[in-house]
Amino acid sequence: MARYEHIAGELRDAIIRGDHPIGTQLPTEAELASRFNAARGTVRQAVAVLVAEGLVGTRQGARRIVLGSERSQSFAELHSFAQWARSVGHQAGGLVLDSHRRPSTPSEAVRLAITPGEEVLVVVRLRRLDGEPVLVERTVYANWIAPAVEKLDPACESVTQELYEAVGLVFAYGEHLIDAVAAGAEDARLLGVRRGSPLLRQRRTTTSQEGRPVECSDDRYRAGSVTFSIRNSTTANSLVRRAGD
Amino acid sequence: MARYEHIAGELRDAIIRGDHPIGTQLPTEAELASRFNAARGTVRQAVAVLVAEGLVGTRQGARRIVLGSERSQSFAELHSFAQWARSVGHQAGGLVLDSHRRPSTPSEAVRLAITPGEEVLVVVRLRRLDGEPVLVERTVYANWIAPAVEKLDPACESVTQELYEAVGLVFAYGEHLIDAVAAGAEDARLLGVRRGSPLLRQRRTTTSQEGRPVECSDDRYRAGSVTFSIRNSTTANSLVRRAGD
DNA sequence: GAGTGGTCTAGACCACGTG
DNA sequence: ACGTGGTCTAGACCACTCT
Repeated sequence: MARYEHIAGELRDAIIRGDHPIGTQLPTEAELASRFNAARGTVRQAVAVLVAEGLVGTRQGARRIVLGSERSQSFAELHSFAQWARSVGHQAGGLVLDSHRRPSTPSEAVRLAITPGEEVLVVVRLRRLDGEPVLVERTVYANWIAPAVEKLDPACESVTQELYEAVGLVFAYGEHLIDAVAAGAEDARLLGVRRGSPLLRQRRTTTSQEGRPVECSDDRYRAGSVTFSIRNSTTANSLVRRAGD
Repeated sequence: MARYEHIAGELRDAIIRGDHPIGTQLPTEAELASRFNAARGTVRQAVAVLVAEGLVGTRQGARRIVLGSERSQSFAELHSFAQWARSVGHQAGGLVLDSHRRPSTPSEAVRLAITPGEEVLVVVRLRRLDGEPVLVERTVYANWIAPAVEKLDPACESVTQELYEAVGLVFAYGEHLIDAVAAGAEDARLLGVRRGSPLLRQRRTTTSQEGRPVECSDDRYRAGSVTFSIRNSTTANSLVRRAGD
């Protein structure tokens, strides 16, 4: 593990443990540098991690402040329903309801960086959390990964993990659009709610390590089952609000 | 402007302009360093900005890749409805429907870091976008800022800006919980939708520069009016999914 | 093996905040 | 005025990717 990661971990643990309660000041860079016997730059790199996580706030000239004490989750836990469920102590389940190929629509072609009309694989999955149905996933896979997806067990718990083990595919970047929609007839039937009741919708496009788009998906969560949480600041921010489309 | 900010700006403009299309490689650090006549560390700092914005992906040993070309918005545009509206070319409106003081609930006291039962100011606002009602804000202000809030014009367009001009208050950090809920009777009446129809709910707590909580709010957007957008990666991520509460 | 990004150091100077 | 964080430099070495 890199030196700055170790220091960041120590500081994060100390904050979570309550050694630095919310609202108090963190030690100075000079003090941390001598405590960990590292150069100032390394300490700054460590603190930058905590700032990016939203745990610590920073302003030039003033001591750094503790803003929060919850551990934020990793990309993997955001991307993979199963990995997220495991990390919060729940059991994920899944079942493929439909899987077929068809030509891509123009908007899918743009998102997957393929030529319009090129064939794609559409998979509809119902995902459960501790047995309760909470999520309908309608995922569109680019043609080059479709064969690997079709070979997966329909009841496969973690698609992400299986694809990694099967073909070494690593998901690395994601873009997510979040809004609310009314449940359609199929959504309502699958999730056990009334038609027109509120669902939290997450449309996402995921890209491999090499920057190649792999899939785009329309995921709909039953209201009350999942909440997205974002921390941001004047200096670190990855959230955008957009006009309806 | 700092040197690295200038370099980051040049690179961002070049990406947006299409000089570096999505999926292509960025120049190497050495090349950028000589082009901008800066040290490698400074170039790295510049590129780190773009990585945090989700515009560029990076892996050790491989050239950096362009992932996106949309400018991401600032904290101010996330926090302030009026500033966001202006930045996307729309006109924001607002009207205070109710404003009264009452003792804080235990959960409000925790979020605002005050003692339970201490008085707070509750303000209900209806916000419009180009004349259309799109958002009901129910905001709870800590006692120490309440007098300044009560002095504001009820039809005030930007609360954030007015509070800055009146008392120099700067909002700097935010935590946001996003989910979907059904419209209650009051929500439905104000937003002009049916009861039970889907709303996008954003619960937020905002903190001043000094790390002092200022307000917490329950904001409900009419479905279709607003979408939240997040970019994340294995190395930079500020979004968390949480189990329902 | 050559190229490229990731980590770390050591020191200098500047900008801001606080007392 | 002093303490603190922000910026910048220059150079070294390592880890990984690509061909």
